[in-house]
Amino acid sequence: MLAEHLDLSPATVSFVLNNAPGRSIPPATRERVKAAAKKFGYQPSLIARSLQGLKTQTIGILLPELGEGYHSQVLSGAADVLMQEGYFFFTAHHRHRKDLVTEYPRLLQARGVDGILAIDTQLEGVLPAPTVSVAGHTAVPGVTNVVLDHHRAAELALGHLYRLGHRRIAYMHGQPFSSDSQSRWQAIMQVARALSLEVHPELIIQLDRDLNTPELGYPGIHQLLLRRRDFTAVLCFNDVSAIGSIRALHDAGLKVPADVSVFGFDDIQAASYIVPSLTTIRQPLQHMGSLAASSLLRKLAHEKLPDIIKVDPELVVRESTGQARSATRRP
Amino acid sequence: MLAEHLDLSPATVSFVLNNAPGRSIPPATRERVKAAAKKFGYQPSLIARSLQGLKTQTIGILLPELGEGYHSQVLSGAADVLMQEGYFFFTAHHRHRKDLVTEYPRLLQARGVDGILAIDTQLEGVLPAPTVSVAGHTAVPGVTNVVLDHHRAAELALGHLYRLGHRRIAYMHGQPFSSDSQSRWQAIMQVARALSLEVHPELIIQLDRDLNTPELGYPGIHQLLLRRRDFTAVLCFNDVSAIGSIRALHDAGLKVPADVSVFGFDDIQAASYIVPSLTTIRQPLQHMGSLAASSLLRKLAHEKLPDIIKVDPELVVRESTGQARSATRRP
DNA sequence: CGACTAAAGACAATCGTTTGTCTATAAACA
DNA sequence: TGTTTATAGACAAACGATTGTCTTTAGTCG
Repeated sequence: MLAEHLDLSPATVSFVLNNAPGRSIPPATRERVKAAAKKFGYQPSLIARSLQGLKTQTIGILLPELGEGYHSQVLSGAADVLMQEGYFFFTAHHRHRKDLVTEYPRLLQARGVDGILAIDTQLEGVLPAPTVSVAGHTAVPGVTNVVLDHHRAAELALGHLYRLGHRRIAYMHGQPFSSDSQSRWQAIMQVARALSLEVHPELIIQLDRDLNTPELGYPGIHQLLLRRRDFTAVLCFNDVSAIGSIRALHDAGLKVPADVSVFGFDDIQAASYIVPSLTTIRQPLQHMGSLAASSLLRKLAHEKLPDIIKVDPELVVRESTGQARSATRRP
Repeated sequence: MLAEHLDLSPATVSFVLNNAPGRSIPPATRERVKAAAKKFGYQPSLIARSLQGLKTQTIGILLPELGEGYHSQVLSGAADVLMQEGYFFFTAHHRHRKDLVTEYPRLLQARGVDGILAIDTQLEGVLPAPTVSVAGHTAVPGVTNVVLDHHRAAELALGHLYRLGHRRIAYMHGQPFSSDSQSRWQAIMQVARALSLEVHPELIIQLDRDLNTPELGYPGIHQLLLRRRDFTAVLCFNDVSAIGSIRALHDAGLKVPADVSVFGFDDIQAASYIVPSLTTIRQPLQHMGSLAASSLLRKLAHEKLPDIIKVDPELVVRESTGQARSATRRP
């Protein structure tokens, strides 16, 4: 390409452009090559380069869904780091479909990715490239996992409600396919016990729908309210379901937080928009993304990494929680 | 790889796996190869394949930002189509930085993309691959542009407010770097004229901050309210700024929509969460994304495409707009 | 039985780089 | 002047597929 125009061998061009060590090239030639490269906007084909088994500066990102919400935030944080470091990345979304989760890593490898970043994805088997996951539930050998410190999150959430005097609290249990569901639940149970807070089975709401709208949380609270109103707070699975819960409470004539406090999880963008704004636990999603990305890059540089990197959540107190009402109406 | 294990030439393997026409391979061998391919999970290297000048089944997507909001929705729609059709894609976000917008197409080409999809990106110059853009403002030769029918959108928005009796309306003019700003504004002016609706310069708010939070809209309305309150509606640049506007109005003691109607644009997810929920124009963002993606794929198949594909907006009436109050308080 | 033909698959060039080895040319030394 | 040694760059072999051409073998026909 460039080589023949300059009447040099492609090898020489390669040496100059890559500043290959141990090669003697006179400055004059160097300049000639560089000038021509700039002039023609020469861009060495990564395709050809990676055929040599070299690094492609390309990462594959596995996530359940593109669009608004949780995953996009993590993606955004990861993307910033990757682009910053001169990496490009594929995003492959699998909607939690097992076959795709299995297939994509292979397809990504065929495209020559140096590493894989998995967000909220139930990985399994052996990955064809160095991998770091975010909020991966299962422990996969060799895969570093960036996770929220769920125990700390539960402490912050329940502690906040406890201090406000709440004793009868309704809980939401996340959908089984959401990888955070189980660990979050376990942490809540642990902390409840530590606080000697009784968890009433009749106040547990099990989510099951695969939704990302407030509709997720509405029916559970709606149903619960038909049966009983003897709780002073709801600890929701996430902000989206919390917003739905507020609606349901509102539609049932209850005021938030005067009658019932609502506690979210995630601190999505809308959490601060709505009225009342949501008290919630912020997962530092962007940070988790960038942390995962930089960890992956370090892994590619053959650094040793721990199996688990825990990230601290943050309590964000807004308007949706308040002092527990003292008089509890019975149904 | 596979070839030597089977004791065949790589050529033969290639023929079988690609079902190459005009080659005679006995069924026995065919099966042998296929079985081995399945057994080893053989995945032909796209890298090597594309070095032949073949298609890579890879698209590069250019957008300003990853994360929540506008662009992610379009991306999501495009991604669905692309993955469906067996394409993978790079996403490159440029934060409207000119140098990156110029550089990325070249870098994407070096990675062998078959085509480029540009979302809300100010393209310029000659693109190194077939390109389709979404909400691209400038017309670039050879680039098909998927855009909202801004005139129709303005008709829906102003028509709605007009029918509710609003005559003194405050307007927001988007930031200069947002590619929709100008065309949206022009359409509004046109439609206002058609409705004989006077646009009062003192009621025009110019946005300038590069924000994606309600803070975008708050200060403009706040300032305006300090000067005058003789308007009955605000036509916001987008939902995010509309949410900020509602806050500002609320903080100033005005009720939405009783005192002032607020009209958004985009129909982001939070538009239906907040109270009052937003009346807005829905851009079929996902649809625009998938339309752009499928158009790009058709372009890659050498179909002729129009320069512009217009997409119809949809009026979503919710709670934030209502009958104009008849008595207009003067400041 | 010999000539022709079709089938089955090997061989080799190619894509655009990288990188190890080798060869000219020129400079330096004895 | 003849020998050594550094320098500048060419040469060629990879990388893993695709694809045009060529060879071998076996079968068919007259």
